[in-house]
Amino acid sequence: MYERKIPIDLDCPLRLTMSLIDSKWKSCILDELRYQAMRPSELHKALPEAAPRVLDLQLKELVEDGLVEKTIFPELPPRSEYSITSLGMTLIPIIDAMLEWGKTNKDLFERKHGK
Amino acid sequence: MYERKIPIDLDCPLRLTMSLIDSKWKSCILDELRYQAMRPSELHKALPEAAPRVLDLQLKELVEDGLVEKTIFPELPPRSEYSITSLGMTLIPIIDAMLEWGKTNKDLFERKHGK
DNA sequence: AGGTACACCGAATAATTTTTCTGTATATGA
DNA sequence: TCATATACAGAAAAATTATTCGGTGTACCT
Repeated sequence: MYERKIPIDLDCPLRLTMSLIDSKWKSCILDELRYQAMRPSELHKALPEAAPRVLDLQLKELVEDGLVEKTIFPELPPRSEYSITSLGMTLIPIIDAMLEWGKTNKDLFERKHGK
Repeated sequence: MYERKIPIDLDCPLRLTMSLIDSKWKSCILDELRYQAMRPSELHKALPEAAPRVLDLQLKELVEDGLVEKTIFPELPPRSEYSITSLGMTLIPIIDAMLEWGKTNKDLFERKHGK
């Protein structure tokens, strides 16, 4: 696990919230899990641009933060499932607002490439 | 200027919105500018943890994205001022929602260090 | 003249995050 | 038996972002 050298001031409510969702795929994951639980492989199909390993790592953090819950079925071959928690659900209005903002303003940023 | 090698899919409204505000200080800057325009030095006093150079760079991107506006006063020594645009203002509800979420749930994350 | 403050910027470095690569183990279907 | 799929994870590499350092030029105050 990576050990931060420059701590983030989590007493700032804005930075706290941001720190939970601002990595590349977390908001997408929450958006996918909002309606149904998904297995890692399903999530990867839903977000093909994200490598399985990446989803794996970000899911683990989401679980640590209590936004997502993991269920392991004691089967072979292994099966597991991730679902959003009630705490995670409370972030959905924020995700929705960002989705809405993006839809409304997409024309303004049609040129932009990577960034 | 840095040239991205892995482009971000800005057709995804969520990722588009995220890409505008998910760098370390942007949401804080927008939050500071929401009520009054500020000079770079004032902004640095308001956000002492952010080095002036960092604010400088992020302000430049915010201006490029049309979320912030820069006014240069033709004086010596130089004076300039940054203010939020009406487009930037439309992000404030999202910032507010994140602030609110952070305040509501700060107890749950009291332990967390950096991350 | 010397110290300070202002805004700004290029470039190097450091920090962090993301991605890729490789390997574990088991079961299923061809 | 061989290829495939499942979930998972360590470690290295690459990509991206943040920070530091040094320098520009002007004016103000002492």
